Amino acid sequence: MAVSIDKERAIHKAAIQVISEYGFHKAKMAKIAEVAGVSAGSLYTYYSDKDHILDRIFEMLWKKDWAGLVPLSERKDLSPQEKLEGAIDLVFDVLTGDRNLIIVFVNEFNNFMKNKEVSFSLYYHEFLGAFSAIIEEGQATGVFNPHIPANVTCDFILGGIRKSLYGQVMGTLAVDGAALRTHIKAMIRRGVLV
Amino acid sequence: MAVSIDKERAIHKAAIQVISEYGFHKAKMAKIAEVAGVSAGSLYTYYSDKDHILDRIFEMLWKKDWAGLVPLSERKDLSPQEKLEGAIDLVFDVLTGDRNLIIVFVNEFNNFMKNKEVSFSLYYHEFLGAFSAIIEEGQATGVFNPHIPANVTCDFILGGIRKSLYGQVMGTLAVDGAALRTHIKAMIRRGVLV
DNA sequence: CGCCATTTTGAACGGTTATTCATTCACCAG
DNA sequence: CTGGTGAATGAATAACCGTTCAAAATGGCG
Repeated sequence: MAVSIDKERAIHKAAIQVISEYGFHKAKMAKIAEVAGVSAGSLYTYYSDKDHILDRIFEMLWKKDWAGLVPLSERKDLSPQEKLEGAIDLVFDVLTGDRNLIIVFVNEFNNFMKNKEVSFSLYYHEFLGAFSAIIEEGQATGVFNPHIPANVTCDFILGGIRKSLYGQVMGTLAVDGAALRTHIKAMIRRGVLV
Repeated sequence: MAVSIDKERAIHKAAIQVISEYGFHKAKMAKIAEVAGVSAGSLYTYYSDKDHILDRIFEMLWKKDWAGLVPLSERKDLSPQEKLEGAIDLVFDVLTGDRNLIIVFVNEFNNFMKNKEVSFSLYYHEFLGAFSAIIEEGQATGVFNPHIPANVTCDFILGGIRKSLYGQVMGTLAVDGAALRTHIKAMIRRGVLV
């Protein structure tokens, strides 16, 4: 009897759903198993423990879904503005596919990184580095405001996107994903002033 | 023997410290008691349970510290730009006073609001309403971009501030609080483009 | 068809920790 | 000084839930 990749994916998906509903701490292994359609014991065939499940969820995001930012940042055929727009699209594309994933990411990511070794650390920092590099390139070529440190610009943009996306999935914004994306891009480019 | 307001404050402060270090779930009541200089049992003289401690921390923020936004938003002697700047200052002033409070707020607030009645719900929504009102006033008077829904602008700004402040206290930004505030204000007004 | 390796199962286990409460202690009014 | 009220203590409790593991099920292979 061989391990089943389908079962692993079912657990992965069930975990995202259950964690998004209850939060990581209150998400019970038994519930994840139930939603995935396996027994509680089977979780441990595919994951070593509860932390491992969440680690994999984030690893998939950073290592697979968002790793595309590094090559994007290095392209010679795009302007910094185009790269920045591409970066925003990348963030949106990955997250807008799964409402539950947004909730898990927003609520659990910071806490999960706290006082712990995580498997995706390298990819996470590469992503941040690539984002910063785009901003710095834009500053060097005179299209982005050079007075704001690139790090600060990055954090502000990513934090703004994160919270807006969360508001959108929680239903407090009354806009759809596509409209939100357009608004956010406008806000990032030009700010609030007309 | 009367209850001691000093002891309650000591517990409040200790809880912020311990929760910021370990996260709410891993913050032990025994540790909070130890840091506060009281016994574990005494926590229950001042708070009904663990949730109650965190509820009070957030209640203080929204009911006391940030309630000032409502009168600010209603002032007739300030322009929308001045009000927006005042709002940003208010957020910064409250949070920059306590590094641990920033960490608790960023990491625990969303999760704590999930599937639960909280005591500060009213003040929280009044704050958001006042922030939106400032944006809407600016849109009505033609100084703020009217194409972006005020809600979206609010969430984006607050999310951006939150993540930047967190980056600053975590030491990933290499700017001090005052410089960060200036940069954030510039970013909000004009965006990344020069 | 049977054998064996591997997975699946779920009841039982055990570690953790929020909470309780009998007892002790501190304060103050009379 | 003293008695009574109510806070402080911290060891004991009890519930919760992640994890284990012995037994059963599965499925591929010779």
